[in-house]
Amino acid sequence: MATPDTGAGTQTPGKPRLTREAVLAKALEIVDADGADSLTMRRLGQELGRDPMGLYRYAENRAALLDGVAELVLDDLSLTPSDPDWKGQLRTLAHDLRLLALRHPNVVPLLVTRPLSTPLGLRPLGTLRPLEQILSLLVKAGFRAPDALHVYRAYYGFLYGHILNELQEYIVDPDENEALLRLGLHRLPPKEFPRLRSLAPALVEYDGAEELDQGISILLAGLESQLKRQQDSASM
Amino acid sequence: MATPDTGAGTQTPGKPRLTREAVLAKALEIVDADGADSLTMRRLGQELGRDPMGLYRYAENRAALLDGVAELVLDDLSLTPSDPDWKGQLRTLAHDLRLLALRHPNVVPLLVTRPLSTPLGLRPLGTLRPLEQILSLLVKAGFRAPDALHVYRAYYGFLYGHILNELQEYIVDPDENEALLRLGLHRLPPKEFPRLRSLAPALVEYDGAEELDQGISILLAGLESQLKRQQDSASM
DNA sequence: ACCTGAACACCGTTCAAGT
DNA sequence: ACCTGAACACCGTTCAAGT
Repeated sequence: MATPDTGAGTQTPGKPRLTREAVLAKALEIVDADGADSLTMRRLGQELGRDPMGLYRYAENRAALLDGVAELVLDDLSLTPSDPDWKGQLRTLAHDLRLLALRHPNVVPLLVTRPLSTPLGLRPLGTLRPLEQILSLLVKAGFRAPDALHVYRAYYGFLYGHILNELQEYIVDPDENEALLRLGLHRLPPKEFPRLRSLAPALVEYDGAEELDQGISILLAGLESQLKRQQDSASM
Repeated sequence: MATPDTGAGTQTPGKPRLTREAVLAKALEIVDADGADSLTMRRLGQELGRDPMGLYRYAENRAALLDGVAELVLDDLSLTPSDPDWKGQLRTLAHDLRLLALRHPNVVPLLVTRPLSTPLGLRPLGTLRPLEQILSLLVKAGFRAPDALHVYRAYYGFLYGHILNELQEYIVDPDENEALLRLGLHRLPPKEFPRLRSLAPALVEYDGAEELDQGISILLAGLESQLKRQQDSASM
């Protein structure tokens, strides 16, 4: 026949065919362990027990691999756009994303940086899904579509800003945290940095979840009053 | 004598001694032109007409060079902590930082990412100066020091979030913008991305300055009511 | 003491050579 | 048609050799 053996039997034992999922999962493992810079084609190939060149079957290049890792992590996020309690949804989504960032701190730079080099329309679908869902949630809550976009921007901007802030103050070992911080702040010239130096205790007691929650509250209050104004003016 | 010629005459013509400032200025030039990945020791050395190894006199390593570039850009920022109109100061600082980001889009990933790998106390002084000044501004405005820290976080988080948002939607060539956007959005599966697809026109009309200003207004309103509550409860 | 550049241990990616 | 790996054109950084 014209169709030859499809090759099911030609695989070397111990080398089941790779999948894109398996490749990305291992890539995420490397990023989590050693940071995005450590994710090289050669190392990924080695940890998968394959020729590094074979990876080009699963990602066009290294940049696409990094995008894939970001997408994989965002897949853990979910919200229910049909929930009428839109503020509650936004609040829990914020906390979900925060926890995800704390679980994968080395991925955050990818989340924040990769989209800067890809026009919105060309991003991986996985990274656009939260945007679509939030828009859907807001439209169902009564926002007109263009306003939903503004709200999304304010919300997501605030959320990512908070996460970056928190990770910047976060130090891996909590025991070392206080000592290291004092040490570092002590280095600052007292005349030039009086406030910052005196805030060492407050910096140590940082509670990210609480801080995020308060910020979200401020934002939601502002947004709700905006929604009310909009509905009032529409019903006149 | 024991002190020999200090070497002022030994320089090859056309090779005046480099300064850290000159090195960083050229580094910024490269980042602005081609992105942070293109800033290599070898290329920087070549564009300065020097042996790349000589650069290690001005920066400990490549990472320190990137920190230096971030610091250099932030030096353009200034605010007057003594101004009693703290809300006005925060608002103009926000716009200043936004314009700076639009002028140096390739530096933004550095601004956002580099601090993640350095504990707060160990950052370059230049990147801590805005923090100190904002704290000073807020304390003079009546916030207690620990609250000033919370306000700073909310403010700076929101600001950076906005800038990241705006740059993600920003496309270099405005003429190409609309076409490219439509093209990109058209690629999305209609059933899965109905809202996003329908928002193409709104996405094209994005006005970053206006969006930032509204966000700041929401935030400042929330913050001022917080300040009021605090002062009321203190005077009881 | 300072400067220079060879050398080392890596990179991503292309592409010719095998099967 | 697929897979493999040699080869190319780069990296950052160390350190020995020069002055």
